[in-house]
Amino acid sequence: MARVTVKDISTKLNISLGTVSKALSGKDGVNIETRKLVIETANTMGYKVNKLAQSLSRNPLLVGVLMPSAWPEYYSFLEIGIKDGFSNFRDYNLYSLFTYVPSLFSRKEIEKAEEFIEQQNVNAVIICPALDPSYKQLVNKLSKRKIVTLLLGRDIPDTEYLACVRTDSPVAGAMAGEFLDLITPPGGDAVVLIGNKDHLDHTERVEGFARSFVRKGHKVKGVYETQDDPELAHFLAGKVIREQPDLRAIYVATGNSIAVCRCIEEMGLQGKISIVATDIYPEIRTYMEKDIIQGVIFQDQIRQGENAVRVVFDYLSGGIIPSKSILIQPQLIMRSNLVKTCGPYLNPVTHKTAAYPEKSEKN
Amino acid sequence: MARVTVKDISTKLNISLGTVSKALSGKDGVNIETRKLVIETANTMGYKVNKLAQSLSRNPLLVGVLMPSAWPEYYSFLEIGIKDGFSNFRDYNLYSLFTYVPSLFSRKEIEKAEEFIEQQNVNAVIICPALDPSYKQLVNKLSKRKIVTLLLGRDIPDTEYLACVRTDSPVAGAMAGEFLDLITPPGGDAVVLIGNKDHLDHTERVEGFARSFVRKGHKVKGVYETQDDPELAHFLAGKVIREQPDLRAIYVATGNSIAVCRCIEEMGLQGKISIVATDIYPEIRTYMEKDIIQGVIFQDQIRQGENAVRVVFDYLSGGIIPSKSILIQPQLIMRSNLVKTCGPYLNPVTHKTAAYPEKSEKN
DNA sequence: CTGAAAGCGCTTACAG
DNA sequence: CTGAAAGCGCTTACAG
Repeated sequence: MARVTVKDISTKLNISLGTVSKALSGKDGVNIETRKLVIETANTMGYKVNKLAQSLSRNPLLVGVLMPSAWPEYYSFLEIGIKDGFSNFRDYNLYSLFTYVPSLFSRKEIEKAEEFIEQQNVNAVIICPALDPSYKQLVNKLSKRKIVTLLLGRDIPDTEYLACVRTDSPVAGAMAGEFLDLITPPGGDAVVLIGNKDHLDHTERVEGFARSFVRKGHKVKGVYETQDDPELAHFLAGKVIREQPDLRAIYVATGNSIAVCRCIEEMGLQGKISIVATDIYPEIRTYMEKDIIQGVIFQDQIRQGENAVRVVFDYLSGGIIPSKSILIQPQLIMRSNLVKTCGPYLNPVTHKTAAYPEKSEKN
Repeated sequence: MARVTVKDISTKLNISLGTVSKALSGKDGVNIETRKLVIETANTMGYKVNKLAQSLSRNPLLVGVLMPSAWPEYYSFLEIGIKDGFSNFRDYNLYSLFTYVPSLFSRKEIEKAEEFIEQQNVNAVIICPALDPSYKQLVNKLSKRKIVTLLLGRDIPDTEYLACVRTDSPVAGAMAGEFLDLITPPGGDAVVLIGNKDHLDHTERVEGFARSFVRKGHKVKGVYETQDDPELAHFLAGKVIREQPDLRAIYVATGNSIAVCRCIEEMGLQGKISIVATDIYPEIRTYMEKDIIQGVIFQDQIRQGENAVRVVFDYLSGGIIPSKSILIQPQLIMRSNLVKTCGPYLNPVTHKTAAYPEKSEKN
């Protein structure tokens, strides 16, 4: 009935509470033999630490967060997720310190933010990298200084970090491919629009797509880079449609789906060409209702953010080492589940630009 | 920086800690004026109770769970979810007491279980009702005795309870309809197989389906009851296929999809008739790979169970009154996301029949 | 290296 | 109705 506590262990072993605690939590100042004995006894007695009591008594934990304040259609949902994550741990003596980088490409700003983080003596940092290469340098620097780092939303290959939380992009691509394969009549072709061919996330999507868009003589007729530029996306969509008479499907694997939809609408092709988009924006709803978008690959940024905080907390407070790659499974959204499943993402983003470089916050 | 505590309130108001606590938590033995003052001050000071400290100090909470041990393909996942839910609250001084009813239709057993629950002096009960009408009587009795009740998995109309956690079945039906509508060629018809026409969940699915399976001249050619009997489902599938030459789609809105798939396979109709199934079983994987099932409406029972525990806990510990109907959004599963999204459901169920009528458990 | 004590923020018998 | 004290299960300076 009663649960095993440090006290039980300490009386059984005739050792003080404090020593048992230190032995169990890996703090030093404990004889190696004593420690071994304590740990062994704890195991045989079935001891499990009470995280509540632990959080209540230990010193506060501080986690820094670094993210762009630009492109709020994407990042603000990661931000909401992170904040939700921290508020899940509101009572756990866990504090956060947000730092925003105004632009997606601004080396100087990132460096300033970095300095700031280092001054604050944080226990860990959550970083939402943009494409700029200075993020790679940042992570390298942090890892050199032994600052625990978690990447959120995007991976940075060849760097050292605790873990990266992001979408399972091969699955995302494969879902798009399988779905478009099913709804496209025999002989119809597809193209893929991605942001940048050099980026892991994007190429994984393309490969996943190519693998599953294969039946009924379907072919992938090209992969085009939009550079995440809506005008370019609009232009490219028009171009491929004009040049490829058998085009029946477009997979927009990046955030430019709205521009592509506008193009389809302007050309009066709704119902002739199917679109699978990525990520939810308020306009998605309209285009689904107009039957221009048939499906959306939803990669719940809020959930990703919550997970990131959980992983960092578990590591910091319990020493739990996560898998280096934590892949959040995407969902296929259609008209019938859009509103109920993606509610928060359908409201227009009203982003109050955060004070730079610091926004201290506590839970 | 520092968070507001009961102590802050008590010193500010020159009242003892205990009184502040009692005033805030609604316990009696506090002058109405004092209470008002305390609550008001707490609000203006921005006080939020620390649930950790609260859980650590209050008396334990005991929640009874009543569920069938039959049909483990379904109920065992609710059970896992509930157990996961309790383990999420492992440190919160929350205990569970499981009671299993061996059969899905056994009035006597349910009554025995009920007696047992009442003896135990639980703070609340989670019930996973089967179809038998005695569950309705049970809920009525519990509500008369003011025992907090939460329904999980299935609703029981016209009864009193705290909340019901279940699938959003209109959305489930609509997703099936929209998906089959998209992948079925013009002129193809569909039928729906459900368990029982009298049950809310099932009729909601049918209506949702009918609303969205409407384009390209598609028609719903019938709704048939399988009585959740695989042999009947197999028989009915064969019958409708033979009788309806234009049948191209079947929505199996209940748990008998495997029997239907077998029928399709035996008749050599894979690729000619599309199937959307409900719920994940290990065999689903094979039939997806054989291209007999194109989609599955996944109604994550584990998540439902976790939610149920959370809702009960929030009510018991924080007085948070939930929405009466907590609808979990289903997901559309295809081949490409089956394994990663539904992993636990693909392992064969090895159900150790629980001791009856009690299995006391603590966290 | 080890122990005794204080403290985290709350609740709960118990006494007044 | 109100207060003082003990206690939930831990950790952490501090003293020895």
